[in-house]
Amino acid sequence: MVAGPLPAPSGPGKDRLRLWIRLLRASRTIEAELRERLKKEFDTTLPRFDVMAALYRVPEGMLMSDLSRFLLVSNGNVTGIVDRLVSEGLVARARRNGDRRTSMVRLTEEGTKSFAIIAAAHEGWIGELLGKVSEEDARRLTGMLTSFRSNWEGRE
Amino acid sequence: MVAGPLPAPSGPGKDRLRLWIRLLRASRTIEAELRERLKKEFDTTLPRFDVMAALYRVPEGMLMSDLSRFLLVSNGNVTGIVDRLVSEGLVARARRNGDRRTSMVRLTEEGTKSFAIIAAAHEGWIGELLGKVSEEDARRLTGMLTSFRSNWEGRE
DNA sequence: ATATAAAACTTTAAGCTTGAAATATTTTAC
DNA sequence: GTAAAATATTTCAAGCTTAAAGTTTTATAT
Repeated sequence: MVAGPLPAPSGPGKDRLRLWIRLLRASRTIEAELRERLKKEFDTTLPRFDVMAALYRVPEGMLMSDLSRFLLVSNGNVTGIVDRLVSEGLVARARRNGDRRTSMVRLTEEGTKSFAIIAAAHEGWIGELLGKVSEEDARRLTGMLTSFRSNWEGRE
Repeated sequence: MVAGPLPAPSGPGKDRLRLWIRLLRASRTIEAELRERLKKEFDTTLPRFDVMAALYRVPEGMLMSDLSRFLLVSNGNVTGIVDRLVSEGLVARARRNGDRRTSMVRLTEEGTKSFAIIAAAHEGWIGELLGKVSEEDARRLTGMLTSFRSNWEGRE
């Protein structure tokens, strides 16, 4: 996946392969740095941050299945992360009256306060880590990635 | 991390934050698809593929520490993956005469053959998954990501 | 020479991740 | 009305991942 710079392959399809490798290395590098800072500064993890970020947008809460779909991870995965956040008092589960299979998950007051602080730091880090990307390039790159994404939505 | 499309934040630094979110979602989407195909078609995993891809470039082998540095993962992580590949006969460890702390890790003949087949399929998948990105955009995007990467190398 | 530090690697504990199986509930089809 | 299918979620086993601590070997400084 993170294949090599050495022989510099060429031929049809190689440009896209090279793009993929760069994309993956860039995101892994940034992810590793964020992970480390979240741990050091706030004693939390990237998956916890992701869940809280998703919930922060929607004060009334989300269903577990919406959460896992939004985060692009499996159902069982979210269960574990939410379990831990609940045990720390940052997130609450609420069974619904209507459909007793589902449970609404939302940030607690403490979780909301806590996330707001972390998110501010996070945004600063991204500004720092991507600082060398010009605003114009950032918008252009975002545009390309967005059109890529739209080709994918609703697949399978 | 994979934060939301809904309120569309604005302000200074938001362009870079949006870029990061798009970057992360794109790589996670592709990664998930590759993971699934590797499992279904070849009964293997992305981390195993990554390790084999790294070794494939260097027939004489790599040190464990070079491998983990190259793959951007921790030392202990590589130990486990290589252990499993060795037990499957795809990879071999060889203690060196000179420095007895190190061990040279390389693909076995079987591992080389096996990887060549998987890599061909993998390249086709990338072509398919990134098919909507024009060759020109691919090169431009790669260029941007490369310059970003060079800002990072040798950090910490 | 010998203590100290550095380097290469493995082990460990805790947490993340997936796909598949299990449970509980609701909806659909006769 | 009831059996079957669909939906929402959790549980489970296996594997991935990290940071920190531990082991062995080599290099450095006195």
